[in-house]
Amino acid sequence: MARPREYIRADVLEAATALFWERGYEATSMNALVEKTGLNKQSMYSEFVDKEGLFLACIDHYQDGIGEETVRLLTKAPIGVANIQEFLEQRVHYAATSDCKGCLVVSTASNNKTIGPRVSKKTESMLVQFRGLIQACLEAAQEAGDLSQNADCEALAGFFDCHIRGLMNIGKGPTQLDRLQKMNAIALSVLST
Amino acid sequence: MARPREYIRADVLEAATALFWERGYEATSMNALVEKTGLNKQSMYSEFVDKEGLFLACIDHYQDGIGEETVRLLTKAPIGVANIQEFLEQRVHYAATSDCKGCLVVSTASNNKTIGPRVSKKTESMLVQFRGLIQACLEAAQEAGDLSQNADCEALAGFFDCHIRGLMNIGKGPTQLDRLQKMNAIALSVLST
DNA sequence: GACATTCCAGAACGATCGTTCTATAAACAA
DNA sequence: TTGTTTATAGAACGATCGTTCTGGAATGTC
Repeated sequence: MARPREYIRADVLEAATALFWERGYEATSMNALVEKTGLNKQSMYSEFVDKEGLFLACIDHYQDGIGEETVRLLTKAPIGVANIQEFLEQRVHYAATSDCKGCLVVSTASNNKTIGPRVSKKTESMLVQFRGLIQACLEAAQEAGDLSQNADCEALAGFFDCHIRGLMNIGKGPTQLDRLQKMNAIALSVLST
Repeated sequence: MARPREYIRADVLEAATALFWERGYEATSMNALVEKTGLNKQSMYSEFVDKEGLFLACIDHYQDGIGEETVRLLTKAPIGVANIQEFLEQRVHYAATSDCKGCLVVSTASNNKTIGPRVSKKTESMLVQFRGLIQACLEAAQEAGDLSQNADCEALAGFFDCHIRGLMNIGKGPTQLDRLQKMNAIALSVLST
């Protein structure tokens, strides 16, 4: 056999993801990634092929971490309005963080002109899946009688998707927690009419 | 005197803005800008100092164009809910365009890690001003009795700001007009409770 | 210990980045 | 016409981009 690798893939991805997340795809250089991850340049390329390959792996890593936590929140039985409420509350606390980096998937998807089709296809499908989770919560709430029978769950899911993207955008700039919480309350008020 | 310039500043800014708008600050090269604008490289630098100077000028140009149109919509007397309604409707039609580029100011503000402080300061103040316009409409509506007296106009303005940023984000990806219009209707429903 | 294999460190690749320099062309003042 | 000034055209700058190559160092099998 041969010399065993000295790095752990997950650690490398964690560091690389943080950098991409903070600066975006274009503004993050391979040199910076090499320095931050501590991984050798050659090893980087043999593991991830190229920069886009590394980025794709980072998005998957992000999905496995933050993404899975989101899924957990939105699928915690019994699903309903409370799941959305809790998720919004969590997102708002994150957005109020002083150095909030927004959502990697949302930011990446909105740069669809500078990223490759493989990346945009992946992020787009992740966002569709996310909207599906919200919709499932709303439909369950409707089933349980917590939401009006003639509510359009698909449209409402789109509305909350939009709201959360807006939150992630605002979170990147200066903002205050209480302002965001009020916005959340207003958004949630559309469910109780 | 000396040789008169062969270019028109507004035309140059129009072309440069379009490029920045489409690709973002980082991904837009000076070479591409020179080619697109047709302006000489030397003239470019003597007019705008550097890339950031050009970008700042482009944001001002954007403000003078799209920005002023927004101001016009949101200040058309008598101001009230109808102004917001009309603006949302216009934004949604734009977002449904197949090659929608989103909002230059919103996109730029959300890249505050890769852009200089002068840029982020400018975009941030533009967004604050925008939120103020919305708030003024809401307060006027409240004055006119079209909105509940105990409605929090500041929070509502923040909510609509968030909604619109979300729309601009969604617009960059694949979407459909009727979906967006339903989301608008839901957002506007918070005013009639 | 010798060999094979894989990893790591860093130099080096051409291309492109933002920016500057040189040289020429054009227009007005005298 | 001559001189001055400024715009234009494009070569060229060092730095950095993503990527590849070279040269050893380290670990397994035999």
